[in-house]
Parts: sequence; structure tokens; C-alpha cells
Amino acid sequence: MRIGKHRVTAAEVAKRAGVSQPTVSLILSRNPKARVAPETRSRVLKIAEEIGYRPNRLAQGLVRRRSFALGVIVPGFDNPFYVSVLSGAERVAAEAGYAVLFCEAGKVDVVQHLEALRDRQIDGVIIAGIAATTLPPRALDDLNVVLINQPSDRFPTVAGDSLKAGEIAAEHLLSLGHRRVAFIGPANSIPAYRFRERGFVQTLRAAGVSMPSELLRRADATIAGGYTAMRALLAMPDHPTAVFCANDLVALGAHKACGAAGVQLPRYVSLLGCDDIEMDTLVTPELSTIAVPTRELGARAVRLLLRQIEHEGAKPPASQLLPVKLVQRGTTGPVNKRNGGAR
Amino acid sequence: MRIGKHRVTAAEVAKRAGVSQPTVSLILSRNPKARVAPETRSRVLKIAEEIGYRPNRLAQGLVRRRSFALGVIVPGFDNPFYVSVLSGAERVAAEAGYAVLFCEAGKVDVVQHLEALRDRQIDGVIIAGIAATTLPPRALDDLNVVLINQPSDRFPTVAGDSLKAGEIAAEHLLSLGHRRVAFIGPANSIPAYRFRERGFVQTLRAAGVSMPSELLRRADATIAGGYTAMRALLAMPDHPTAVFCANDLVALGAHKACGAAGVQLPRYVSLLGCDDIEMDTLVTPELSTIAVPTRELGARAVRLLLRQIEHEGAKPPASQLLPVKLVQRGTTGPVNKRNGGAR
DNA sequence: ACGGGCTGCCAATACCTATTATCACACCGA
DNA sequence: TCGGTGTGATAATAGGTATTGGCAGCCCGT
Repeated sequence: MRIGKHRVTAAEVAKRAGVSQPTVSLILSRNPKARVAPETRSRVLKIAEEIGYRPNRLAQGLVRRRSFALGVIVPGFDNPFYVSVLSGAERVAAEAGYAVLFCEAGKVDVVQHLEALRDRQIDGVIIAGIAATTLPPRALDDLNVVLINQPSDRFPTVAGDSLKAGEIAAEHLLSLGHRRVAFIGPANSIPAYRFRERGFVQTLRAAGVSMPSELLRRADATIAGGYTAMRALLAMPDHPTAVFCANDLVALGAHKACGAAGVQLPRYVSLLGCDDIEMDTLVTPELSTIAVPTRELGARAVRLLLRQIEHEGAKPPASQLLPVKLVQRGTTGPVNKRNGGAR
Repeated sequence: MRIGKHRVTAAEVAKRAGVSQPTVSLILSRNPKARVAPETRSRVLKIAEEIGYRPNRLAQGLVRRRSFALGVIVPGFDNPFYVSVLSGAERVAAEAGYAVLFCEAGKVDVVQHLEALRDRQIDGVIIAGIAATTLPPRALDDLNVVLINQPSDRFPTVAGDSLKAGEIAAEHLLSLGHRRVAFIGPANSIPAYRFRERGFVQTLRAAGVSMPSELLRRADATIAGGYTAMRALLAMPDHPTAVFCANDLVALGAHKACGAAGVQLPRYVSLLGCDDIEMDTLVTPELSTIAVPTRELGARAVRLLLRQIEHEGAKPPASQLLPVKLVQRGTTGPVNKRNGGAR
């Protein structure tokens, strides 16, 4: 708000109220230890309201050494998962009066984004989809950091229980009678995918079902990756009767490959994704998946970050592991004895 | 960067280089009018580099009356369209050294978000998906604003050519022989949808094809909205042979309704969306649509905003209308004489 | 020798708020 | 009367940078 060409400052309010600028600051910051006469307080508040005074948060930040802004760094929006995380984060941050600086970073320029955030005296950073271990060691020094979906002994973490997700996936497919099952996922990627894979494979093995290496397909964590990998699987003479994918994008790609190959789901192949993104219900049949509370991940990450910021120096808050659960839709069903994969 | 508990400031650099703080500032800001001895310049730069000096952008902003930050306000991420816009905006902004403050605003709290952005001395705001005319008249005073996908005589605008999109849609369906065509879209919504509808209806009429009111279906601009509206259309004894939807979400909902009703696309009904979001290629058959350059909208909006910011006071840059084009995929085909809609 | 212009740098200050230390004052009990 | 106490507000300053105006010193021409 301005009056003419002039900005409304605390000093302006002070002059009109006949008090000093610090008094205005004292009253406006609602500091409990502020001892001001009720009459003065109400007068100042009234005038501030009248001329539309609002503290300049840049100046505030400068003196308080706080920007009241958080950074959120994600690899990109190709995966709706990150959209959801960002959305959840923004809601909580806005409620707490914090701004969200949004950064979309290829693996390359994460460091530059971090530098830029640092220059803005950012109060904390949330990183999703980028393995913290791949960053230069000092890149995160002196920053409040919360990681999403990756374990760390250095920073607090909010994650869906990826190991459990893999286990649930395996149990579900086993319970449907599948014994020849495949996994599609990226090779050296973010921890979440690795845990999903590990939980899946381990649970299968514990049930006496081994997964031969030709059924462990490496693919980009994208729709295209899933498509190609699934096509390769379907081309096998004894193709699997069920496939678990590292995430829903991969599964949707696989879904499409089945459609293109005329392979009916779940009659000939059961297909299971992970994340529970909105697109899952668009395809026919709808994609079965393991639901991860994506928005909640973002929301909790912010809460964790805020706690860390508020009591600076205290021990960082503990990490959180959020439960996941099976969402059975149309792409998983009982194994079909007559299908191509059963020998 | 810090040294011990101490922050690295320009004064620190100055002390070590044996010059004054303003000289450091002069050199670092690469001001062309800066007359400094080359020897001094290189010495200062070297020391700044060594001790890792980086200007505090809060302090910078305070004195330059510029935050080097932009706000992007969108109604939400339900529609991937806005995701794309945000992504395009971020890329360009980051390249120019600007931060993007991201705000997800229900219709209610747009004003509060704007206030918060103002307090942060934001340099400009991009608004998408929220009709500027629905805001309180003074809410945008003294702000640099660029609107997306809505015309305005007050602010520059970047928009896909929605009127043209409607025309193209009509021409496409007409050329396929459809004469009984429907439109699904929200009633009182953002301008883009209204223009699409208008362009569509007008072009039909110009070709001598009228659209009876029962074929103009009102629905939320969501998947669910499209689903319900399409189900109603299909329930009609003489249902349309082709349907154009206000956006792709609606069309995807309609697509799903067809699947559920066992109506083959495009054999019995042709379906056409608008926007060209990624999900379009997930469904079977893939959704035909009118492509809008969504990322480009965000990118151009930022460029427009930057130009407006850089030469403050100059006349606002002209608005831009970006071309759209037909993307023919699997849901549009020639009218089938034997189908239910043709009488 | 002297003045003018140019070069290279610096002092001072603005930007706006929050915090700390301090001060004026009234009141009260001894 | 005086020292002590609590109240209500202020002066001074920090915080880090950019900008304005100006001060020296030097070169050069006359």
C-alpha cells in the first residue's frame, strides 16, 4: 500500500500516532513481553489499519535473520507424485505464513538452485526425488533440510514405507496365486524405488518364489520406460503372469503396452503400480496400486522443517515413515491357469 | 557461506582487500559505469571468490526496492494445465535469476495470497485460472501483473487462441461429417472455456449446423464433470455423434463414461478435448485434442512480466495470443451412418 | 605554475524493521 | 526527603547492500 508515491512504513504510523517507530514495532509484533498502555496500543493499531500499514518482510528478514520462506526442490513435474508433494507443502507453509520458493531442478543444476536459495536466506529446504548422496558433500551445509522418500542419517526424512509397499505388492500377487512375477524399475535411482524392489523380491523369496533375472526389467521411471519394458516381457514365450512396477507411471506405460498387444488385464497379466496418482483411474481397467500419501508427505515435511527452524540448535526431529496401503482396482486378479505364462 | 559463526559480508571482503565496502559492491554489481582499477577489481573478485562471498538478496532487495521474485497464482493442481504453466514459468524465471513464489489459491484466499506476496515486495505476479474480474477492484493495484488465458484491458495477457480452438474443433468434426454435435463445459467459468464454446458454436452455425440446447451440457471442468455429462448425453435416444469438451479433463471423463457404457470410440461417438495434457495418450484410444502450448504460456508470461519490470513506467507490453493446433489421435473419426445418433 | 578534467576510490546515507539498553516518571514506603 | 520499584516509551543500533555526492591525486595543456 502506498500513499501517493510514498510507501507506508512503521515510522509513518508512529508519526501519526504520536509515538516512536519502535513502539509501533513492539505493538505490531504482538510480543507478549511488550508493556504498552492499552490506550496507546489501540490507537496505534487503529492508525496502522487505517493507512494500511504492513511490515516489509524483506526488512523483517534482514534484521531477524529469517526470510520466512522455504524452498522445495523437485526433479520435475513429469511425475504427478511431485506435484502432489508440492501442493501439500504449499498448503501447510501458507498457513504458517511461510512462502514456498519452487525449484525444478535437473540433476545438474540442483547445486545452483541451492546457492540461489541460500542467497535468499531461505529458512529451510525440502528435497524430493533427488538423492542427497549424489550432491557435493558441502552443498547442504548450514541449511535446514528435510528429505522426502529417502533415508538419511544426516537429515530428517519423511517417506512412504517403500519396503512395506514392496511387501504388500508381493503378498497381494502371491495371494492371487501368481508364481511367475516380474518387476519393472530403474537401475540406479532414488532410494524409494530400490526399497520397493527389495521388499518385493525379499517377500517373494520368503514365500519360496524366486525371481529369475530375465524377469527383473530395468527401465526409466517413466511411461515410456514402462511401455518398452512391458513389451519385452510380453514377447517372452513364458511371460510372467503378474508384474509389479516401481511407480504408477511405469505401470501405466506397461498398461498401455498390454493394450497395444491385445493382452487383456487382468485376465492374462496382473499389473500393479505404486503411488496412487490420479491417472490410475482414467485407464480401463483402472490400475491397482499401492497408495502412498503423497500430499501428506509434503505437508509433514513442512511441519518437520518448521519445528526444526523454530527451535534452532535442538536435535533435529525424528524421521517419519508413513503407512502405505493396497488399492485394489481392475488390473490385478487371480492367476489364470490357461494363460501364456503358466507352463 | 560462513566463517565460524560469522557471516561473510561485503564489508568482510572489503576489509581483506583493503578497500571500502562500497567499492566491493561496485565491482560485484558489474555496473558498467563503475570506474575501478583493473588491479583492484581482480583483487576484490579473487578475495570474494576465496571466502565465498555472496550478496544477501534480502538486503539487496531492501535497498533496490526489488525482491527479484515473482508470484505465480493458480487455482490448484487438479488440472495438469496449471502444472505445465508453472513449470514453464519457473524455467524462464530461474534463468533470469528470479525466484518463483508458488501459491495455490482457492477462489477465496486469492486476496490473502496477494497480500502476502505484496508484503514480500514481489516484483510481479502471474495469475492463471482465476478471472481477474472476480477480484476486489484494488487487489491488484501497484502490482505488475500478467494474466494467463484471459483477456483484459488492464493487464497484459498471454493466452492460447481459445476462440480459434473452438473453430478448429468445429471444422474438424464437420469435416468428418458430424452434424449432430454436443459441447460439454462449465457455465460461468474462466474466459478460456467460454471462448472455446463460442468459437465452436459460431463455426457450427456458420456451416448451417445448429446446436440444440439439450446438446449443450453444463458440467464442472473436471473428470467427474465430464463423466456425468457424457453419461447423460449417451442416455439420450438420439445422442450426438460427436462431442467437443471445454478441456481435456472433461474429455477424459467423457472418455471414461463411454468406456463404462460400452460405447466404442470413435466408431459410435467422436470425442475431442482441448489443451493436450500428458494423460491424453494414456487412454485407449488416445484422445484427440486441440493442443495449447501450455509450458510456453508460462514461459512467455514470465518474459512479459520481466520486460514490464525492467522498464518500469513504460507502457505495458502488448498481449500475446499463441496459436493452437489440432492433434488428431484416436477418438475422432468419420461419422458412422448406422450409429445411434444418426436418425 | 596553474587550472581543468579525469580517474579511482570512499564517506555517508538510505532502505525498513526489531532489539537492547536506557530514560523519565510517578508512586510508595521508610 | 530520598532511595527504590515498576511502568511506558524512546534513543541508539544492527542487519547487509546500493547509491549519491564528493574528495583527492594525477596528467596534461598552456
